[in-house]
Formats: sequence, structure tokens, C-alpha cells
Amino acid sequence: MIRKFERRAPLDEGDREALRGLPHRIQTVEPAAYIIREGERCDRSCVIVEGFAYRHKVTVEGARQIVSVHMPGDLLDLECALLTVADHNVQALTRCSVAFIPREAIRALILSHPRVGAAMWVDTLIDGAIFREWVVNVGRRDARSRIAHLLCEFARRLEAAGLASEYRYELPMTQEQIADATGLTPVHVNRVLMGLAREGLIERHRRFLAIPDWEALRRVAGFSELYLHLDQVGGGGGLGLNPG
Amino acid sequence: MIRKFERRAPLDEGDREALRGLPHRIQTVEPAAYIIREGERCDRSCVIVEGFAYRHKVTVEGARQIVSVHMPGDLLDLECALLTVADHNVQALTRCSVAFIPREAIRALILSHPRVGAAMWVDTLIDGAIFREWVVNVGRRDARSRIAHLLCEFARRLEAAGLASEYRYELPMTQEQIADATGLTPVHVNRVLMGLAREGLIERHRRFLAIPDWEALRRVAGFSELYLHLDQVGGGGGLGLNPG
DNA sequence: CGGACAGTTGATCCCGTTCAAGAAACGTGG
DNA sequence: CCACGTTTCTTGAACGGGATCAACTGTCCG
Repeated sequence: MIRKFERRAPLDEGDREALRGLPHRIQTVEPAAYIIREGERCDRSCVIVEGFAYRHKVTVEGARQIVSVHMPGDLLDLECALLTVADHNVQALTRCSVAFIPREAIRALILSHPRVGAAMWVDTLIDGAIFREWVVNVGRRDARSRIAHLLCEFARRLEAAGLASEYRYELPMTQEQIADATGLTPVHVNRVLMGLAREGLIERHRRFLAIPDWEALRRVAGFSELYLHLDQVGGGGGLGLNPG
Repeated sequence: MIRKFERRAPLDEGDREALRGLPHRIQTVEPAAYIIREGERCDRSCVIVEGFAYRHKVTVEGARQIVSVHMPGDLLDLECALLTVADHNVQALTRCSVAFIPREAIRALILSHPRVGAAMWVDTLIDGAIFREWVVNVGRRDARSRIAHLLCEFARRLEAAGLASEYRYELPMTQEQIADATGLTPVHVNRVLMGLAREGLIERHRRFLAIPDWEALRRVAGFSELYLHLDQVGGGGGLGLNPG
């Protein structure tokens, strides 16, 4: 389970061993339960084994903005291992099972096995790339392409994680959460989703979603998957930090 | 120059030596010149020695969104060292001098000196924290607090870099660039800036900016500097990866 | 002196918000 | 299995923040 992310970079047997030996405690987290709270000093990182979680911040006026959504295999809160305080909240989206790893174990690991550190660092970089795309999404796209973009991103990420195929998946978010992720209101999200469905760009039944014409949706979203760096999520092709 | 960022973490003499020994070529970049282009396979990272640079992406409709602004001492494009293709553009904001470091040198460094790698990783994490705050800024704040927030962030970051004091600094951006950073139009940025000045929240003379009442501006911005992790930018207090 | 670019101001328009209320879907306990 | 409260979704009507279009001013620089 934790080993999923081994694939992100070519590691030697020692690295893999160290990774497997990482002390951790697996725990089930109820939907909407906090995993980390802003301002907290935290002392552990975690890997999502199953389910979904999201990060968000709340403005002084009380508006909430979701800044990222995470799925099984994602390494969460390396921040906690290397920085002192959390600057955002992490909350479970669905019921999920999470492996907590003490910060000291991670710190020791990256010093003793730099290749593993580099692999985790790549994770952080890809996270950053996604944040950048979200800034663009929320800053410069209109509601329609903004939501379409979110749906496209999910489709590709879920497929990369093996949780969707043929552009069909279950979107684990309420429309209110989609609104918080896109900087819109729930009401408008609903209207846009209805609109996309009416145009045949998506099909919805409950939270199940199908994209019958990927090219068409991709076009209205202005979506390019370059920023997901999917080539480095699965195969570990590009890292070039091979043993030896 | 390059050594500025040594401070981010306690390093031993060998680490410092390796850092100083990093091969690099210093080069002057004209304003608006590209340092990295989206989609390019790039093979070098860089440190800003002097001047300012920014990252941006352009949507298919041609709208531009600036996703971050960087100042002297910032390590740019570690992406390039660890990922395969750039997913965004980096452009000089002012004339600046930049030290280019070949990717292989960085890769070798992080494998041989994991403490240095961890220090650079912290940089990536802080970058990520700033991206998250920008998502919130652009997604959930109105124009007034959005711009105020940008001005607050600049004030604190410039002061941390020793480039401003008493909340006075020269903002190295045109109003059009501020617009691209905040997801607004240049016209509206102008109106908001005029408004803030009229209320006495800021003082402007050309691009020089003063914040006479920090608390007041901080309040309208809803600004909390937690996310900048300034404690880890200067003193290297929290890393705890001390030699030995 | 003239051309280009950054900044300023006004008038009008529209996308998304707000407020409000009704309809489904869901979970829970009797 | 159904009654019932709660959450999520859906739809309508009116409003408003910021966009858009357009013109004018100031400033830098050759």
C-alpha cells in the first residue's frame, strides 16, 4: 500500500527496504474529520491508503477555498515533516484509511536514503505544479471552463491511480465542495453542471460522471495534462537517479 | 550570492563546501526575456542573484495568469532538475542576474549531500505554501482584499530578503502585471489602488509604495504571514537536520 | 518633438452572486 | 418498510462587482 509510491523513481533494494520499514500506524478517518488543522504544530506525515482527502483554507470573512484534492497513494503533508506549523487544513472527503508516519522517521529516511528523498521531493514538485494550474483555473477561466477543467483533471488523475477508466468515475465531492474548489457558488456550479450535461459534454447519475466526448470537454476546459507530469507518477521514467 | 540559501538549514562544512562548489554560470537577463518556456525540456535550474522574475501560464483563450513572483535568493526551477518538461513560463520582471546550474550537478549534489537536498526541498515546500495562498487569494477574496493581500505579501517577503523596511518598497510590477497576478483587469487594479490610496491605506509615488498603517492594511487583506514560513527562510531554526 | 507605453477616468454591460423556496436523495429509527 | 429530518440538488428573480470599451493624460526616451 505505502509502497505504491516506490514507482515514482527507480530505487534500489535498500531503498525499498527502508521504505517498507518505515514505522506507521494505519487509521480510519470519518468523512469531514480533520487530519490536520491550520496553525497546529504537527509531527507526522501521512499517506492515503484508501479514500479521498482535501486541503483547504478559510479567509477571515469565512469563505472557504479548497486548494487541492488527494487520492489513494498520495503523500500528504511532507510539510509537517520539514516545516514547523501547518498553514492549512486537511480534511477527509470520504471515509478514508490513512497511514501516519512520524516526522522523525521521514527525516531520518531522507538523510540515510537520499534517493527516496528525491522521489518524495518529486511528489512535492508535482503538487506544486497542480497548485499553479489551480491558480490559473481560478484566476483566468470562466465558470464553465473552470468546472470542465476540474472534471478533466480528476479524470486523468483517477485513471493514473487506477480508479477510473474510459473517462467514467465517481466524483467524491458535493456541488458545494466543487464550488469551494473553483471559487464559485454552489448555485452557479449546479447551473454549469446542468448546462454541460444538457450540451452532452458530461453525463451524470448521482455522483457518477461520464465524459462521452473527451476531446470536446478537453477543449472547453482548455485542459492540457502536461502539468500533471503523469509520466513521472507511474513509470518513473524521467528521474534518472538510478542506483549506481 | 548563491550561498544566501545556506541559511535555510543548518549545514555542516562539507555541505557548504559542496554548495559553493556547484558549477554555475551567471548571466544577465533583460526585462521580459524568457528564462524558461512552457513545454521545453530544460536541463538547468537557477538562482536569482539580483532582480525579479515571475512564473506564468497562458490559457488557450490567451489570458495570462502570473502564478508567482521571485526575488533575489530564490531558487527557481528545481522542477527542471527533477521533472522532465517545464509546465509554465518563467520570465524576467526586471533586468536581473541569474546563476544557472546544470541539472546533473544538482542531482549529484542531493544524492551526495542529502542535508542540502532537504534544505532545497524546504524551499519547494514554502513555494507550495505560497501557491496555496494564491489559490485562496484569487478564488475567495474580492478585488480590494486581493490586491491588499498581494501588497502585504510583498512587504513581508521583501523585508525578509532585506530589500525593504518599515513597509516601504518599490513594487517591481506594472498595474497590468498586478492584474495578471490577481486575476483582475488592469483597469480595475487601477481603481482599487486609487481607492486604497484615497483611504490612506497605502501611499504611492510612481512604483514606490509605503504602508503607513500596517495593521489596517493587514486587516483589509485578511493577511496572515504564517504561510510564508519566514522562520525557516532566515534562521533555519526548525529544520532540525543538524549535522551529526 | 513625437511615439510608445503606463496609468487614469467614465459609461455601459454581463457573468456570477444573492436570496429564496421547492424537489430529490439519504440516513436513521420506529 | 415507511415516516421524517437533514443534507444535497434544482430552479427562479433581482442585484452588483468587476469587465469591457473607449478616450485622455502623463512620462519616459530616442
